Amino acid sequence: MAETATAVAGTGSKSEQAYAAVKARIVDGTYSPGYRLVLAKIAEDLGVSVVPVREAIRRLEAEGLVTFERNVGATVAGIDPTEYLYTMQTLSIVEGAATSLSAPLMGAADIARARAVNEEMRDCLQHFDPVRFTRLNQDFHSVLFEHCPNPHILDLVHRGWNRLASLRSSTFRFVPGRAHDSVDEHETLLKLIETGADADTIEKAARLHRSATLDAYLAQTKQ
Amino acid sequence: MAETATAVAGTGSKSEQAYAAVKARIVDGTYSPGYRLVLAKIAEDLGVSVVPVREAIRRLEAEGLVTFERNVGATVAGIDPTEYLYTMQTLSIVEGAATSLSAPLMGAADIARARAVNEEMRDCLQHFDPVRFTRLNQDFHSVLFEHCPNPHILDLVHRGWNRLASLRSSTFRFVPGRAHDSVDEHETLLKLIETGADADTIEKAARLHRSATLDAYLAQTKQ
DNA sequence: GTCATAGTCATCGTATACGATTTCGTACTC
DNA sequence: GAGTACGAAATCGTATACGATGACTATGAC
Repeated sequence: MAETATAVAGTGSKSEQAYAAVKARIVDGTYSPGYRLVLAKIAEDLGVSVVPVREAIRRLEAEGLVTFERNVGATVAGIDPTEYLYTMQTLSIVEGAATSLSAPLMGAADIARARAVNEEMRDCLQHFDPVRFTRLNQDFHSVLFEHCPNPHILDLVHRGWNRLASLRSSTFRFVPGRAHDSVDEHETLLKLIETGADADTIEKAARLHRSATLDAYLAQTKQ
Repeated sequence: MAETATAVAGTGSKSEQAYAAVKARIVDGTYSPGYRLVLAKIAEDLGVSVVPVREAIRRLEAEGLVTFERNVGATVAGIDPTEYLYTMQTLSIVEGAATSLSAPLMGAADIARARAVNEEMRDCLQHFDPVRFTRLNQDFHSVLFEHCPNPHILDLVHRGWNRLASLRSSTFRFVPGRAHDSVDEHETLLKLIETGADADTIEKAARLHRSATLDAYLAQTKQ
């Protein structure tokens, strides 16, 4: 019963465990947006007292994954369309920067790996599986920005992705047509990196890639 | 004795009070970088128990204002030169974005206000006071980015400034020569906004303005 | 029938208490 | 005299307990 909790327990600090466990459940969708996070319940599930859970929730709040209201409680942060827009815009900026900073540090092996992932995505277009596609999409971009030498920026990128992760299948479920373009843009981006394009060009391309996804979503919902 | 704490007490939640109080003391320099934040001591100063203080520290940790080590304690986050570099670079990116997004929403009154602040800075160049100059500098940039319609980006900008605030007098104390150029760049930036330059141009200008400050600092320390 | 009010329940907020861990000082040995 | 081991003090980590707050429900008056 408490197995799932035990599985995460490595760190030692219960506060840390609680943080990891709750975050995992939010990201993997067990706790979907709007879900009411009752401290005592979570504490019981994890086999700890409420104090470490409170701290964990507080940290998640600071990251924007949960919202908190005094004397009322915490809920998993929603996917309010406006919020989605803000998050995507922010991510386009920080991810663009991370990718351009990361690019010159990428080796041939990294590019090959990214390309392999992208080809997998292309295959995936046939019998389209939004969830798998989204996971591959994240893998692809991870390869691109993970070498970013500035840990602050990298952290911001991760936070942005986590925010979006609560959407489970992301935009591609709503705008399947976008997936095809996305794969092509990935290849373009890889070519730019490969040929050592200047930082500004890469940054713009990465930023536009994400903006295009956002635009596709907006066009879809507006009609 | 507990007057300072009481003065902040408006919010109601002790956790919130503790957060505000500690943050204020870090930003205003009472707790300087490296200062050891002992939970029990802070709790006593504020007239609360340690639990709310822990939560406050946790939030400050998530914001990067304090560092925390398990079973050891919290210290005010340092100004390690590397960290300074990362923070400035990150800020150049998010502040550039915030400024460019904010620009089209600024009215003539806002621009006039910014220009007034900048003229004050120019006056300040005579009998140079780094602390005052830095405060004016923040005021100036606040006017520029405060209209940013994306709250996430705005939040990131604020966090960046808070990080730097622990340096009290900022770069200008170390590189006084930079102050003069800075004022000129401010005027250039205002002209761009006034004439409705496109977003990309404004973003680049704002970003470069900050990068130049960073470069001046690096040149100074390297020699 | 609807609105206001009182009372109860669920949940949060904080204090206190105690066990766990680290750090530092001291004494002992080689 | 230097290094190591032991022990005490300081501090953190977590559990438990209780008071406070907000949401919900039922009852009564108009």
